[in-house]
Amino acid sequence: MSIEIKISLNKGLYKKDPQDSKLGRKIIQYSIILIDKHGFECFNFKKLAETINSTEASIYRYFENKHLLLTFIVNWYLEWVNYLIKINTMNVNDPKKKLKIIINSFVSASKENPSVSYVNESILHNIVIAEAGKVYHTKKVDSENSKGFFSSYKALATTTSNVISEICPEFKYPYSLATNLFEMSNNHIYFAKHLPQLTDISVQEDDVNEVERMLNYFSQKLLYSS
Amino acid sequence: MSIEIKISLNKGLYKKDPQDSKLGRKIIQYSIILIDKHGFECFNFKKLAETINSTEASIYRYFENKHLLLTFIVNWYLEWVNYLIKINTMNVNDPKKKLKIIINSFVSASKENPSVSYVNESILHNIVIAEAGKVYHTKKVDSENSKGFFSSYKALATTTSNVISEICPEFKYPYSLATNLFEMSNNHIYFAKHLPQLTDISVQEDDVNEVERMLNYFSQKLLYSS
DNA sequence: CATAAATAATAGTAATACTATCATTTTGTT
DNA sequence: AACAAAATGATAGTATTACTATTATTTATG
Repeated sequence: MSIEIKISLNKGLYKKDPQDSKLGRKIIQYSIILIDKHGFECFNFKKLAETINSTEASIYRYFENKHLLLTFIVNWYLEWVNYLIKINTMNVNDPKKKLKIIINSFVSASKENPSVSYVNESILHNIVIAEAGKVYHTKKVDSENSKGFFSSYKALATTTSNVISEICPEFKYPYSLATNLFEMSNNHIYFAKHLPQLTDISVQEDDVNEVERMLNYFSQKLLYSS
Repeated sequence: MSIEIKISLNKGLYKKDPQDSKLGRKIIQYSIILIDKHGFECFNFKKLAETINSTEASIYRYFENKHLLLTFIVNWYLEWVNYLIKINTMNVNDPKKKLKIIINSFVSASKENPSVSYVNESILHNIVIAEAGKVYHTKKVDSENSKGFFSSYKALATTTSNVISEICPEFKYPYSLATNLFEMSNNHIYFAKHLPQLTDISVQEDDVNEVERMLNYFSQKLLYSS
């Protein structure tokens, strides 16, 4: 027996919700694997179709193009992290503890439950680390924003920023710090793996402990020192 | 009479140094304009060739592909910022003042001299803000890193990190803070323009003062409070 | 078991990212 | 000014990508 969560996402992201059919779930499952393996630029619907023994035309019935597919899975991840944060902070009163839980979710939500059978959250986290910026660094950002394609990121920023303001109501930059913690988490995990001269931390065998410590240190210094 | 600086960049980035010929400089000049105008994804050598009344083949004699051209111009920008920082901090002794100069260069170097005739530094800054992440978020990052394609970013990080360590020798994350200040500068200028719900600051008519204040506040809190 | 819905198979188009070849122009040298 | 060498332009061509359209087949549902 297993419980499956279904994450509901902006309907403009897909032509047909991939979570509702077997083929759709296969598309999600293997697009995650292929994007991680070859990188977003080299990923295309033809390769994906071959991998899942389907056709390009069938995949195009779910997603208009690969950019919207990426947007979909990144949003899926963000909704999932936001959901985990909600559950894990539900009975916690101390906002400082809440922020620690949030930071822990940023660096390693993918090691937690509950998992969704067709999504490898750990691989998806790697995609978020390496490719998520491409979702909103596009000339269509304004029109996509107006369609609500980035609402999951905003939700996560709001959740985090509320906790920050609970800790320190007079802190002037709660949203900036929220997004910065998330971006910094992704950047420094990436830097540690690929551009180690750009960071002080190191990540050994997916142990992101040092990143977590750094983010806790930064937020503590900014929010509750002196 | 005018003084032209020539920035020397890693030779693997180009097949023929575009700074050394009229056509090469036109390629740089108009690639900056076109990438800013249409975004990197929609930019291609055919459009560029048409714009400068040349041919695709001729552009391919300078750059292997558009990704290396982007890498070239982003590195050019980073070298130029690093050069400005060096000049502007040369006779400054107080490391806190130096860091302020660095932060000011991150947010608005493009408003300063000296300018290079064929490079619009202000537009180039917009490209760095919107597209620079794509330079190293690719599957080729490790092989390109080993060829030294990211040395300009490293140089900037080192310059900044040295000043940070001067201010606070026991601070554990000088490189992380250095790169974070740079990334944060770009991110929040971008957010302010396109995704305002992700930041607390606003940018009116290219006035990046609020971003600068935020970065100064963050670094001050991290490095010299209590 | 009939019918609709979903998917597969196939084909085709326009654009992109190149490479190759040869003609012409520009540049530097004597 | 004459000439060679280098740079650029003109043209053509290929493989891949990002789609769209049409029809056939399979699968799900009442």
